[in-house]
Amino acid sequence: MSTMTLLPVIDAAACCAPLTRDAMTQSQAEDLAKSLKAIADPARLRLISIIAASEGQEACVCDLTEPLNIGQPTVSHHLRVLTDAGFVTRSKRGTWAYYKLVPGALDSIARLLVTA
Amino acid sequence: MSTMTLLPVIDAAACCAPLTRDAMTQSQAEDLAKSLKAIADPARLRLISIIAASEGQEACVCDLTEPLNIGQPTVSHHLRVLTDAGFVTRSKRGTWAYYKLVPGALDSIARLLVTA
DNA sequence: TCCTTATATCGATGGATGTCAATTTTCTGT
DNA sequence: ACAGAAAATTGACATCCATCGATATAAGGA
Repeated sequence: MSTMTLLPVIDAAACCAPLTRDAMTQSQAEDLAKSLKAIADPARLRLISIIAASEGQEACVCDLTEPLNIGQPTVSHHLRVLTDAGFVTRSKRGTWAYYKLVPGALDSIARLLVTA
Repeated sequence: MSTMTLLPVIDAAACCAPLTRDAMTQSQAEDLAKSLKAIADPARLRLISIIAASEGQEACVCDLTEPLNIGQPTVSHHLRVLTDAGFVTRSKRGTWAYYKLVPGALDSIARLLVTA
């Protein structure tokens, strides 16, 4: 049904100073927590890792299903979570779906965690 | 019972290159996921945030219970998760317990997320 | 020694989440 | 139009997790 239930990472990160500068509000904390939850999973971290190491930081689903030891529907599920969270984008070419890393998305999160 | 069920963040991060440099192994992904899960919660992010903004990056539990809108046992639970994950340390002085940010812990995680 | 305050632990519960098998959708060739 | 491949969706299930109330532990003061 609805894609995009989450605030894109970039937006979530654009607003505010590093975590350790000042106390966060509840909604800031909720936004960041959602982004972190999206990557706080072994399968999704490996997906990101493989995509990032690929040519043009883009990879076909067909190349993502085998290396992880999980079924195709589960891979599809994880890619959806990453897409909804704004870490990757999807583009379909022919029968194949390609997922590409959103430039700067991970860095936005990293910046928020860095000690001032 | 057992404190320290998790790999301290520092150790987990010391080993390896950024996420996006090369494909992660399953166990690397599991370790990083555990660290990320520990901070992927609004209450815990706010706890870290308040502690980090305090004098000496250290705060008493008594100052942490009120600002969050959750009960004292829940705060205690979250602090335990953060402690087990290696983001904070606990020291008891008199009746009070003080939690202190582990210097560099958040930065270790941030470094792993940064795009090469 | 009691009482009070501060913090941790225990047990239970409702909700979120990762995974799978089965099915559907979408696209390509023939 | 049909067959086949690639990927997404659905529904179910088991586990995990945040939260709470009640209780336990620990330390200080009267």
